[in-house]
Amino acid sequence: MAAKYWLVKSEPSAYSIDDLMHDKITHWDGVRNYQARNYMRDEMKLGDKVLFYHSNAEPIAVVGVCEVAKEGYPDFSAFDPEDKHFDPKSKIDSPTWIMVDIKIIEKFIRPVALDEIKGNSKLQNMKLVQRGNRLSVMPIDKNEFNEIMKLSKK
DNA sequence: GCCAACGTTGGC
DNA sequence: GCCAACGTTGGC
Repeated sequence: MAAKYWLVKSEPSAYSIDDLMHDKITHWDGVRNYQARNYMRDEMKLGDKVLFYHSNAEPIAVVGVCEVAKEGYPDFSAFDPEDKHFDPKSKIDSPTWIMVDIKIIEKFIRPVALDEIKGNSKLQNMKLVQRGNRLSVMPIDKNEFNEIMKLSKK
């Protein structure tokens, strides 16, 4: 099956592209939304490319690209009562929440700002710019992925 | 800090 | 199963 392309959001105050540059690889834990969970559980495959987006940030922008390094497996942060994302409904033998691992490919020299995406006619169909969208993990088209990569090299 | 959008929860 | 209340997201 052809590789898919994704975009994940993070508030840099929680986890930034620089954190990922430092860690090289991380588990994308703490996602507590069923649709995003389903993407990670069912559709994100090893080697899929993932754009890394900073929300609630300055600038609000796509700031780098990563790839899936491990396919969906139980999000252990749901099992830990001390964890901010603890969910007592999620059991070890039937986990509610799933995460993937992503590893850094590159941090963009030139971030691609949300304003720029909104102003680009090729990127109007991205879920990112659609009204009211709150998904933290979303699929994107290959063409959209390529366009953003191109903009990051300008 | 505000608030619109939207997902989840819980009473009925 | 409906829906009001509530919490969260995230741009502005």
